[in-house]
Amino acid sequence: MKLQQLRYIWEIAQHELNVSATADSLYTSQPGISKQVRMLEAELGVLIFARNGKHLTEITEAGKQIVAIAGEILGKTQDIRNIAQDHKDNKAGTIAIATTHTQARYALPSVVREFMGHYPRVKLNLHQGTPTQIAELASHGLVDMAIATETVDHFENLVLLPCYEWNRCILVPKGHPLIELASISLPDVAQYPIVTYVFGFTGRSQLDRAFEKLGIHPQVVLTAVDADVIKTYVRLGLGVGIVARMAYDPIVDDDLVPIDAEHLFGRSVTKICLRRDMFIRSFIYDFIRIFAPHLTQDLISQALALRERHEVEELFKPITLPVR
Amino acid sequence: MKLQQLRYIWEIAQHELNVSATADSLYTSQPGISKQVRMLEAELGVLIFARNGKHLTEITEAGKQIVAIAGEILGKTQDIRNIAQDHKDNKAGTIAIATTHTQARYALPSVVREFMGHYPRVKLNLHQGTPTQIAELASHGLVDMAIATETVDHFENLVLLPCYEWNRCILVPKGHPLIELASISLPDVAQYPIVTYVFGFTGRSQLDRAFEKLGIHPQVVLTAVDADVIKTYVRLGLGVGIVARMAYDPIVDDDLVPIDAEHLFGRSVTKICLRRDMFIRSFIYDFIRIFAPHLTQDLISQALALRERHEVEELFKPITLPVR
DNA sequence: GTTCATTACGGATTCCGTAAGGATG
DNA sequence: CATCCTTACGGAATCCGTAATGAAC
Repeated sequence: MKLQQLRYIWEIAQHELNVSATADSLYTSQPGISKQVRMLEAELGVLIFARNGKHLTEITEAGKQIVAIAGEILGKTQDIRNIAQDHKDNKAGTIAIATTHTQARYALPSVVREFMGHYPRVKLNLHQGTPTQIAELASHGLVDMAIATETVDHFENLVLLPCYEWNRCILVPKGHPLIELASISLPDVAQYPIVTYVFGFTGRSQLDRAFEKLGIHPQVVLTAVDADVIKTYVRLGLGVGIVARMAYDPIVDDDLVPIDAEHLFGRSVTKICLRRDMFIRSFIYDFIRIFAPHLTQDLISQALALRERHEVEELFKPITLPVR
Repeated sequence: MKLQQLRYIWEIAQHELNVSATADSLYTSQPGISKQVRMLEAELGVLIFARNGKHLTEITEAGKQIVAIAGEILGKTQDIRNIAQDHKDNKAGTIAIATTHTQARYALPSVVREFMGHYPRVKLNLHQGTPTQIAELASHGLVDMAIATETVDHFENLVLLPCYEWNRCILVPKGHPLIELASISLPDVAQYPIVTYVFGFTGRSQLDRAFEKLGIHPQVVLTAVDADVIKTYVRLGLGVGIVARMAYDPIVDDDLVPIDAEHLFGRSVTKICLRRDMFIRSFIYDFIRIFAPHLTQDLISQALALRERHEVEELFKPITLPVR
């Protein structure tokens, strides 16, 4: 058994059992991979992949278990490399973050700027994706952390660290009738067509629940992944926008009027998702501290040591989160 | 980074940093190991072992963390082999058990006999040692399970499964004054010299606590690792023996008289210690089931999934253990 | 003087790429 | 016929054991 063989079967499983594509992605030859896989199967005495003639069709029962453990092993080899680099030079390396548009566009820029000032020799990789995609990236160890608002409960090996609470606001063009109201209510909002996030993004589900609770079914005429698109169509008069408050910029967006909506939808919580058992380099602790100052190294270590999610929630109960 | 390099640094750490001894134990040459270690260090860019001239003196800070992860990786490679063999032939393989004299001599023989009847092609390795030694073996993945009575709380990665409760008895030669008493008490026992287990063995600490509670300091004139030695010296009239009840054999020991002592010392619990995260082959589940029928595969899986020891204890609270 | 790790070197093995072969859809 | 995996083969790199070197206790 060799680490490379484990790498190969893992990558094949990640490439829909296409060995040629796997070879391309690993910059090596396809026969080389094929051979190593067969040698591993011969050594273990079981088939990892089921074949139909010369095509890999599916992963065998044993293969599923073996590939899963191979993934854990590969993650740990990366941990070893990270430990070594951290001892060699804890000011250099790579930090890979997966996040959604809202975080990348509005929450992270100032954090990234400060971080890069402290660590000019750390390379930052930022991956944008859907909440499910970024949780998968974190879960598989392809990024160091995910930052998201929507719940990612399906991934058992991720620990969720609450970072800050945020509010929504209603965005309307200047002169819109909603601005005149002394106090805005959900039925008021629902009178107008709505422009907001796609389901699954930036706390959209919490927004739906608020309407659902009152039995109101607003007319959502446009959904987008990011607030910039939403604002564009609010400007066109397509409807009333509902976005995260941090997405409103008083200078750039001075042709729009924000109306606070905390009392309508409640606050949402943005969280950092860390893979349990991963080795966390010192500058990653620092990045988290810049993003959420209450997340000290001690607190994170404690949270990672806990097995049950509700225990993590207990741990954070006494902590007051900043509000944006 | 290669698996063999990880194997080497792990084994060196297990052999007091003696590379020559490590080479012998791995049936390979010492320069080969030395070279691979240096190559790994070169690749990672950190020293794993600190050297004084040409002697390895200690493990560096980075080395400690790296060796620990190397151990986890090696354990997982063994899991892969076990998975493969289990799918190939779940009636053949190896089962390695570490245990103490009392279990090996009195509790396990009947279990082993039945197990070997079911699985004639499974090779059984039984390692005897002190409770600490056997817990270490299990913790490091060198055996599949440890069976012990004394607590092994220091090993965080072991899960303790209670198997059965057992009582002690007082062993005296025929005609001893203690036999005449209608009801025996601790002060009665303490009037005579005591022959019992060495500290750390077979529930010895629980025995000490019982005396301590009453402020009695019995005169322990001989301590032994096993009941056979204890019985020998009781026969010689050296003192009164206190042993596990299962160590008394009515036929072989018909020159001795057992006096039940449950009311004096309470019951002790024998436990199976399993490494969390290990892959458990089907015949190992069967072995455990023969030893402790209430430990079903489901129950064991549940226990292994729990992180906190007190949660495991909660899980077993409703279960009535057999008494021996 | 013994123990011990490192360096040097040669033989055997392993690895990996290119090229050809054969099966699938 | 295009895609895809397997086999075959040759060159390069790696691994491993023996022998020699030198430092530590």
